[in-house]
Amino acid sequence: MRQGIADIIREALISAHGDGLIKTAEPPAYSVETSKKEEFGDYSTNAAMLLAPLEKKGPRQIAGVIKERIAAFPQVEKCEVAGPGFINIFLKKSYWLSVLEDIVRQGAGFGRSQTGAGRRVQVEFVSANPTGPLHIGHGRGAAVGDALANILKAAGYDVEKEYYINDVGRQMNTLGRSVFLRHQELLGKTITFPEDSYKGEYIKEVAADFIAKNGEKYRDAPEDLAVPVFSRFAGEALLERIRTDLKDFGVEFDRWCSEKALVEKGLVEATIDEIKKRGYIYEAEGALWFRTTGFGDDKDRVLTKADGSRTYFASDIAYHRDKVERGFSTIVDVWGADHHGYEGRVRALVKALGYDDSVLKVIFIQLVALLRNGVPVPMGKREGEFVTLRQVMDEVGVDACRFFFLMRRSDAHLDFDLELAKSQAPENPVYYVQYCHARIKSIIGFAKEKGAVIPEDFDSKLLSRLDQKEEVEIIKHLGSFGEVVERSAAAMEPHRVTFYLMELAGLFHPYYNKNRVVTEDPELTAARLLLCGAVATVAANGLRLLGVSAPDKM
RNA sequence: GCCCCCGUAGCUCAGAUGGAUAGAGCAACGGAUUCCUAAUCCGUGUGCCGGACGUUCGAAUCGUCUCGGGGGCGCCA
Repeated sequence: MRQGIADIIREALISAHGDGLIKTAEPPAYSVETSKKEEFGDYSTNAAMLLAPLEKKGPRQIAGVIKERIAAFPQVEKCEVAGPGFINIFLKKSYWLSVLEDIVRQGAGFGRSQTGAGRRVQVEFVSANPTGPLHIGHGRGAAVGDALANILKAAGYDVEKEYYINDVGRQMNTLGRSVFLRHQELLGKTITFPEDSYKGEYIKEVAADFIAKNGEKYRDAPEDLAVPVFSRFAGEALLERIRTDLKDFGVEFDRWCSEKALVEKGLVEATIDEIKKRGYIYEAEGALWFRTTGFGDDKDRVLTKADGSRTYFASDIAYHRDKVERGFSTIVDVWGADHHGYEGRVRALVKALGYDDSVLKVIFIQLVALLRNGVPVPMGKREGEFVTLRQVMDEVGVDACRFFFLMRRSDAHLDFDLELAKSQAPENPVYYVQYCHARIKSIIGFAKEKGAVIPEDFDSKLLSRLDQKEEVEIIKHLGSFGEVVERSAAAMEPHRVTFYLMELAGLFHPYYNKNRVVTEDPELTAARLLLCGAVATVAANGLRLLGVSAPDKM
């Protein structure tokens, strides 16, 4: 829709140049935006203001010339010059009404576009260590990553979702030892639990599982022999829980990438070798360093510690090299905000390998503050009593949970009130949007009962009955859905779709309250049913992108 | 000390590539249901866009500085 306007303006500029009215042959990068106010028309452009310095004429004078050309297009009702030199374009109502036809014809496909042109994008998210259950912060990352993937797909990108499993290293040892000790305790031994072990209740559950499957044969095993066994067992068990939680949360990955597998395939060695070949490796203080400062990082980074073991970053460079070389046009990392210091070094890696680091996009997920009736719910991972995603989704439901996670920009703090998310009060935005869909379905059901004709074609006579201000306003909003999806994809900001839906519901509910859809007038009824059906379709399409259901009944 | 993010109405937040008189929701108060779902709607008002300077025809948006909040900071992940 907006693109069409941009083309009209472009043609107008070129023809004005052809007739010698303006000197500039190549139009400047003018904006086309939906007008903020009704009196400014449907769309506005700043083209004349940008041309003014080039033409050495007043912007309003130039605007006057272009205006005439734009007004000549058949879709255009009228065209005005306003303010400092804006050109405001008013479209004919018939142009807007055609949006309804598009929606009914395209159905679930309405809002999709080809702007991504099939470019391959990889989104890596959650990637929680398999050392415990997913907590609420992972849930936010899951909702954002999954919705982003949906939105990118809708905008025509070829998307792959991936989960990176940190299944080697010290934390896995700690996990193994923690489970081993708990299992000894369950078998009646007195143990002392070291400070740095995992203390959550789930450790005991995994230990009990272990005993159920393996009996008591490790009861008196020496720790250094037992830990690897328990580590592998616990890692697999916890990863399985994570998969289940995510599946129940509505998130499925295309690929699970194991750090251990990367190490075993020798990719870490190979990556270090390559960087070495490029001359960015040096040894100091007994450690092996990567000179990332040459690529904008603030410090050089250790890859191999003095004790010979590798850092986490060593695996990560192998992982990111692998991702970049898999040929994605963009790789997206969705990280917790506490990792933001990490971006510089990964960016440095990408550049050191000779790639443009614009292939990398990092999205940071800020912390979630869990509230209950406005009072903070205590969270302390250290005490082993952090709130899990499972607890929250079981309490408030997946729909409310996902919607709340997507209600804010991901890099902004989020207050998540459990009671609000559960409430059926009007101030709960999840239901506000879902109810919009359910309500329309109910209206259509009622109309069928009454024997009303559900319209199938779009003759102008029918559409001309949609002549109220509110109706046109709704239609315009429906028409902008595709642009919202495109911009949401381009900016990688899923919350824009959430806001769009709240606005849509905010237009529909008042309309419903003011106007009766099913009336004695069959033509008017048909026209309004058509509009309502379109609203329901777009609401459902938007909710689907967020991974939130669109119920027919509530 | 250095780096990153944030600062917009009482609260929680939107704000497009820099555009016109900066917007929602909530909270507060008052109202609406013989009629398609009241999980809804109608009405009542609030801003030094943290501050200063700069770039620009034009700045909440870009730059520098500054104040306040959060986070990160060589061999943790």
